[in-house]
Amino acid sequence: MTPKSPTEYVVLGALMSGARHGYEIMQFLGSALESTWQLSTSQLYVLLKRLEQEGCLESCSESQESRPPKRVFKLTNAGRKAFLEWLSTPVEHVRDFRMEFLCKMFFFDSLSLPGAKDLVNTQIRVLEKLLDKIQRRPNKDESGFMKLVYGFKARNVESLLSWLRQEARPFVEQEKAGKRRRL
Amino acid sequence: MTPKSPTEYVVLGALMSGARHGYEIMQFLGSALESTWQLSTSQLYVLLKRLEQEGCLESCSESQESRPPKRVFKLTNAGRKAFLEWLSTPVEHVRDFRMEFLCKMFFFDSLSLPGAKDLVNTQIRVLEKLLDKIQRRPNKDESGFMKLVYGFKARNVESLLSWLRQEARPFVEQEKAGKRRRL
DNA sequence: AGAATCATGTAAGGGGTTACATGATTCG
DNA sequence: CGAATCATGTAACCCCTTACATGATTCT
Repeated sequence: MTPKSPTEYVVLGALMSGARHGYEIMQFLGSALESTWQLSTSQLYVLLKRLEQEGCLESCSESQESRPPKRVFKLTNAGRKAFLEWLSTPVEHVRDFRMEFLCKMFFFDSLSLPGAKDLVNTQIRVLEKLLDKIQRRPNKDESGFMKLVYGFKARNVESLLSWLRQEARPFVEQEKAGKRRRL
Repeated sequence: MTPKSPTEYVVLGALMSGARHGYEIMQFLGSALESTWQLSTSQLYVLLKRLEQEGCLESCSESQESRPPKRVFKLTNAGRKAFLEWLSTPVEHVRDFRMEFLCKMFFFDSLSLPGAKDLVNTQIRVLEKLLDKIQRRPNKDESGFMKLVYGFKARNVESLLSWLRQEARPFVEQEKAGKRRRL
C-alpha cells in the first residue's frame, strides 16, 4: 500500500539519506525544511507507525542506558519506490505548491536526484493547461464577482509559471552542471 | 460565542439577505459562490446546529405535507454582529486569499455593504508589511533551497498585491459610484 | 536550580469528507 | 420508468493540533 498524504512522503524523504530514529527526523525536517513543512512530534510517531504498517518502513530498537530505546527506521524497497514515484509527479492543484512542490524541489536538491528538470517542465505544462482552461472558459453572462475570481486564479497561475521558469528552472539546472551535494 | 472557522461565517453570510432553510442555503452558495466555497450538505447541517448553539442563529420549523418539515434559520443580533466583524477584518495568511478573502469580496458586493474599500486597503497594508518582512530577512548563509522558498513567497505576495490594486480595488470602487445590487 | 536537550508515545478534540438513511414529487 | 429535485439528518473515518505523560542528562 502506498501513502496518500504528502506528509507521509516527506517522512519517507527524510529517510532517503539513511536510517534515522524519530527524534532525528524531527531535527532534520526542522532544520532543513524550516517553515516549509512543520510537523508535530506526536504526529510524526503516528505517521511512522502507519508507514511501517503499510510496509514502507522497517524499524529496529537500539537500547540505551537511562533513556528510552531508540527505534531506528529505514526505508523498504516499497517505501523507496513510493517516494521516488511521488517525487517525480507534478502537483495537481495550485494550493499544493507552497508546501508539496517546494518539498519535492528540496529533496531533488538535497539528495542530488536526477529528474528535477523533468518535474519542473511537466509542472509547467500542467499549469499552462490550467491557465488555458481558465482563459477559455465560457464567460458570457458571468457576474462581476466571478470575473474577479477568475482574474485572481489566472494571475495566481501566471505568477507560479513565471516563478517556475525564472527561479525553479535555474535552480534545478545545476543538476546538469554537476554542482552537487551542496547541503 | 463567536464562530472560529471561516465556513461558519459563510453560512451566516448566506442568511444576511433573509431567513432561509438548509436546502436553500446550499442552493444559494452553490450558485453564487460556485467553486469559491464548496460545502457538503451533511456539513451544512452540522454547522447550522453549532451556530444555533452558539447563539448566532434561531430556527423555527415550517411543517409541510409529504415532505420533512423545513427548518428556517435566521440571524440573531449576535450572529449579524459576528458576521460583520469577520467581514471587515483582513485575512492573516496568504493561503486564506483564495477562499476567505474572495468570499468577503462576494458578500460586500452581493449585500451592497459599505467598507469594502477599507478592507482592500488594510489588506494591502498587511501584505506590504509581510513582503517587507520577507525581503528584509537575514539571508546570510541561507541555503539555495531557502532562497528558492523566499523567492516563491515574495512573488506570491507581490502577485496578490497587484491583484488587489488592479482588480480588487476597481471592483469595490463601484461602491462609490452607486452601481449597486447587480446580483 | 531551572531550562533545554534527548527520546517516545497516548488521548482528546476539531474540522472536514464520504457514505448511508429516508421518502415524496416532478421531469424527461 | 428512472433520474433529478426537494429536504433533513447520522455515522464513520481522516488528518492534524494540542495537551498530557515520563524521565534522565547537560547546559546556563
